[in-house]
Amino acid sequence: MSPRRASSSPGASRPAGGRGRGRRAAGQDPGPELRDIVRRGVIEIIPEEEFQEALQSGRKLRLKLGLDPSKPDLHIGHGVLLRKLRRLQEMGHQVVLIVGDWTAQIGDPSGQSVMRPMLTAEEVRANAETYMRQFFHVVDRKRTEVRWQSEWFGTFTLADVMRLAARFTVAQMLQRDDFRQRFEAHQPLGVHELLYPLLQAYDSVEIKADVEFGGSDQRFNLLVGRELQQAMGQRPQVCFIMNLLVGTDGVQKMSKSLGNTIDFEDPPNEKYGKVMSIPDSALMDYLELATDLPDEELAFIRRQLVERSVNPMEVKKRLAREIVAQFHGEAAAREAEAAWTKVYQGRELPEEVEERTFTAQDWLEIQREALDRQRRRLEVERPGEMTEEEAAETYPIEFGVPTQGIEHKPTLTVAVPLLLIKLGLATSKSQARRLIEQGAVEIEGRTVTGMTADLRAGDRIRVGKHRFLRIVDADREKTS
RNA sequence: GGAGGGGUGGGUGAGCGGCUAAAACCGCCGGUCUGUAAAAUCGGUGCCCUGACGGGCUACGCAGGUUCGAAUCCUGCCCCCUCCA
Repeated sequence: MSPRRASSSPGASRPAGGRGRGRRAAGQDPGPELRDIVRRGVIEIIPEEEFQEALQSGRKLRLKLGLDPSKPDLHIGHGVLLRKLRRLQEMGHQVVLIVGDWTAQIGDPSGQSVMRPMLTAEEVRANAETYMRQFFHVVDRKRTEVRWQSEWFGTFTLADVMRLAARFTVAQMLQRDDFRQRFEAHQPLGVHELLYPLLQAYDSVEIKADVEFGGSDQRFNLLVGRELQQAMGQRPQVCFIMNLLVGTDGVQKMSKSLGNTIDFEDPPNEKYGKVMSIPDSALMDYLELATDLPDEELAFIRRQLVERSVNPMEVKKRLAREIVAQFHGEAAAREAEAAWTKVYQGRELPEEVEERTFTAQDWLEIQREALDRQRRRLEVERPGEMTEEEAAETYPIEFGVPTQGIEHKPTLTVAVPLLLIKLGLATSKSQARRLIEQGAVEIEGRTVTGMTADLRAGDRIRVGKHRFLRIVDADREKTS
């Protein structure tokens, strides 16, 4: 089908997309556009009629999204929400981003079964910076108001807290699933944690939110906000609850702590590869939530998959292209696809590999380790009988002048375990050794069979299926 | 304040004087096969030395102690949970 333009091109303020989006003024009949907004990826809008009315009232709605800067990176799971906000912005509405700097220091346990650690103010601030930079890859900065929780909680007094807390009962708080489960399972549940939904709710009051967005794990918190606004004489917000995208494991929700994310800032090739690694069972979810392919097309693809008239791999490639293009453009998507195909289907070494610079010192160390090893061996086999020639052979380097040896011997014998550690491809020599024993390590396509191997600057190292690095020489880089 | 239960490797959870670097399951990492993924299958999964055989060092909340020997017994401390008040 027609490869649509990336729908959320980063940065660029984009006028209406190809389908007349954004031109429909609020107040007109709900066309397919609106249906898409209230259906696609949406679990529930509470109450939906109120949302429809609000959209059609012509009012500029204040759309709240709170992000907890407890983890620095946004991933495409967040992207689902952000793209929805973007659509609504294009209809003229206002996004209010709440930086949860205060609650981040409490540690929201949503969906977790244990307490999260509290963060320091500095950590939170640093994370928030990163967050915002990534946030505006998708959401239009010009129609976004950024508010920090500390603006209002910074001056909160104990009396304010008590007043706020007094509006709710413990029983009410225990309606939240994860709270109740932990409570009933007799797992620790901090009193401060019970306050979290209240604080989040108070944000809504403070900024007079019309709609608050969140994943399904946020349902309770959003509802508390609605209640609190009402109790304080405000028009209660609509709760806009979206599906959570599953992670690359295809089972659990996408989440940093589960290590199954596709991050905004993953480079194109990595994004592409991660998408290709999701299980087929998650394909439709991704297409629906993480792309803007029109519904008709989704239906078509779904049918093809069911009928097995298409190889899921091809669909997945399409998905991977879409996702990469959203962040890096069509060209990057095509390149990523070419690279992936070559490496994983053609089983070739990739041309472009992340590079790691080795200093003369690094070279020396991995070489020396190999030579020491050799020498020890000789001594064990023929104690005290090493010839001068052999001795020279095993110590060809002037240790004081490390580069000398390298220049004279472009191909070096090096200790692979240490090499892998230096490259970050293994965390210990034991681990490195195991990888080698299991035949998981290759240098320029040659499987490493021993603990030492020949290496030269510019070689590509592969560990397992997915990890590649190229070694470049620091000195050479400087001179050339 | 009182009574009782418990803290083991990434997780769940066995072990309760030597056979335990610590079962089992999950997770994770590799190999093979599928030339997407999954599934299947085989192997690995504290650190250090070794091509290998093997050897050494740390480890069962913390600190001491009893023993030839302790995750396992004793003492103190810290933390968690339950019930009662």
